[in-house]
Amino acid sequence: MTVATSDEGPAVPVTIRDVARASGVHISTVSRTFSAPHLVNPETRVRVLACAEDLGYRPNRAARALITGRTHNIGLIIADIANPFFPPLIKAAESQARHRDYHVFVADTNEDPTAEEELVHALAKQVDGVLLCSPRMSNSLIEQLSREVPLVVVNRQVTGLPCVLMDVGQGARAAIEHLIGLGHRGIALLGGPRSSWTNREMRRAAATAARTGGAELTVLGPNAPTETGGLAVAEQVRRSGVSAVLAYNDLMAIGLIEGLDALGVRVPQEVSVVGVDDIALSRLTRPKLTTVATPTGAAGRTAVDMLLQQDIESPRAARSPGAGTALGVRRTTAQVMLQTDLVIRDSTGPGPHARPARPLTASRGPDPHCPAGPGVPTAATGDAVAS
Amino acid sequence: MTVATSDEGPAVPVTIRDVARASGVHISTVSRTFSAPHLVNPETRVRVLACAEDLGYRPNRAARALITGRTHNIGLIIADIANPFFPPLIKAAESQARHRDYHVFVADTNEDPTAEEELVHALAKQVDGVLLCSPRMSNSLIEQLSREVPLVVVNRQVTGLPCVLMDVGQGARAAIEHLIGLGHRGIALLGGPRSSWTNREMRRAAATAARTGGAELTVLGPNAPTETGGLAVAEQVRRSGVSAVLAYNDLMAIGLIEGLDALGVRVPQEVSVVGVDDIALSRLTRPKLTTVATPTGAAGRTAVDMLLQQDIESPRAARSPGAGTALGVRRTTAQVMLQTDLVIRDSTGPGPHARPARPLTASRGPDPHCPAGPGVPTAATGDAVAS
DNA sequence: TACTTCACTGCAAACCTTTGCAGGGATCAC
DNA sequence: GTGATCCCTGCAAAGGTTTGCAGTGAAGTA
Repeated sequence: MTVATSDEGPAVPVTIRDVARASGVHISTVSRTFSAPHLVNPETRVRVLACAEDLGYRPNRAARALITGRTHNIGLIIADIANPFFPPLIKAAESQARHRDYHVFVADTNEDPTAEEELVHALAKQVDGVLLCSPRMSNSLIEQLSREVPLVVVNRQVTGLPCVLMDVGQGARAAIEHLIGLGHRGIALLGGPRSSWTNREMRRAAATAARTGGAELTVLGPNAPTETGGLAVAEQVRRSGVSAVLAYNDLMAIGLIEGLDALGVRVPQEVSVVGVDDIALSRLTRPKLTTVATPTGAAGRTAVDMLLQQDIESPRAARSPGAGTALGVRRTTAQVMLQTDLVIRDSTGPGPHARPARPLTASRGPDPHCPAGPGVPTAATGDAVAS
Repeated sequence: MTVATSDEGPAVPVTIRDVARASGVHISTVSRTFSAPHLVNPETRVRVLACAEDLGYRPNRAARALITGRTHNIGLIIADIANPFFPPLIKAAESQARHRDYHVFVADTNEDPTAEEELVHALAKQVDGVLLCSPRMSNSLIEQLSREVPLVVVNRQVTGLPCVLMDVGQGARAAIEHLIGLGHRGIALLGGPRSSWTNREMRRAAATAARTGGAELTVLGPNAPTETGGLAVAEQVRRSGVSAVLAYNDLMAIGLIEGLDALGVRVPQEVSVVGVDDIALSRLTRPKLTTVATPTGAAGRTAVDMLLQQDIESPRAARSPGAGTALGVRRTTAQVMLQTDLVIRDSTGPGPHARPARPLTASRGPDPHCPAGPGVPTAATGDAVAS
């Protein structure tokens, strides 16, 4: 059975040449009509625009990029799109990029370092720069790739590269101090992926805070940064005999609570649990999750700004040998640290060493040991502290 | 303070020409080394490859696309990346695409039809085709855009275009029958976005099923397809006096349960709630959510397959007038309908008209009224039914 | 020896756009 | 009337790659 092509055939690609022919001008005039309208006679301009509109012409961005060296795209490489930590970051980055007339292409790597590298290569020539979010590959590889395409790294510190960091060290410290203040002395840290910078920072800060506060910290992990990862470690947590847990992220915390529940361990009555990220979901579980809020939106916006800032200066400078001072000015490599906030909800409660004089409900309020602001679930401020 | 550029400067772009010069052959030979290796002398080949490796050469995909007409990229336009319904679909599409040597670029539209259109235009020349997931724009606009770039539509029926649909009608019917079987007679349907095809299908099927089963269906909405949307409608649900609710999706169902809880209405004792999608989260809330599982992974894979299939045939055919039969064979526009599954968990229970003879626990098992298979939370099968 | 075949490689056009340069009128001042 | 100025437009090269065509030399055949 043949289907008649009643409507116009599929996609006859209309180029700048077609518009030029239709409007009786040279292609360069058409080009200028779009990229430098002030250089073309108003009458000609309207005619060309009319023809273009009529034919449905749209400039081929790839061809344009070939010659200008700027695609007006930026790439966003994400460790795991299914982790609710990332969507707010993605949305913020997209909105910021859109304001500056850029488009964002997101790619998911499934926490796979090989896929990360491959994607950077694939994106390199199709975007003006790449945001690497929570990368799992090695620092040296990142540095190497940064010679291929401008890079901004999020959630990882790489010397010599622009980075956007969240102060999870401070967050972990606040969480541990909060738990100690509630009377917990045996605390477990549920580690995340081994290659995660965040993981290392948390571990370092938590260890220091525990030592200072006279608590014992048990590190369990590495674990997958998902509900499943948290669920799987529940039995281990119970056996370890701790009364409080700081999890690598909210997803793990939620999985852990679920797992403990299945084992008959009540949260927060028997074990307190703190997460990290303050994903939307953490307000919806029961008990509502106490967590370290990370300024994901601010991180996305900042990262885009940093990328575009370093990008704006001379896209094709590398080609002209004498550009700028002969010494080869290196791009600025600022690193930005964003603040985190402890948000106290219902998954933490008094521990074995709680001071009995203190009424139970008071322990839910802002904790004197906790330097983070009031525990209201405001969006994290994300004040930037340049380093 | 000047920073010395100790390591090699940033990104000297190395082209096919550099490789040709280094290995002493013509650029066309280098090109063939990569795109048609069998045409070049093995000795030459290894020499060229060595030089390319040495210089760090990578073919510029954009330039290649300019001439071959194939970018080996596909675009994925998503209504809301923060909706956990989508990530599994994205991941499945990505994995399927990777197997066929394609890369996927994801873009989020924030449920904004204007952004959708703009993104299709932006992507058109940079990808070989676009997957439109749960689009919010009009059918006619979609048809129009499909002349600019090959399109596959997910979760929307557009005549003349390849579509991947999930049988939410069947799912809604199963859900309503399940509720009626439990003894509910007053049932509310929480509608989603007005422009959603899924929304219309559900409404139609639910109305029929309710009428057939002798129940009264109240439609509330449209609502935002998010937790907030569900939360906001809780009061309205309580006032309406229904004993059961079918929500547009799981997110809304979860928000609703939260909202009812805040009003002191217990689920499922006083009100039963059914969601749609079976997102990972629906297993983690308390009560665990009864829901209509949609085969998101299968949808992503199928959509990629359909796109690549229609794409494979003569990318530049439109340019050569005499290609194939002169009659201009239209692309095949198959529509695929994927099956859904009712998964019974803890958010539904007996209603006011429950038969007392039947023991309470039995109502949790597979329901005789429910044509969907056993209520085990298996991954949806996603058997394709071509229409 | 002369001719065909074959494997390999170079040549140059093509893809679509941007942009420095120069030319062509028209306007203006002198 | 002549020359300078200015606005607009065309010309052509460039960007990195692919690919049909033709050319080269060697091997094989008669």
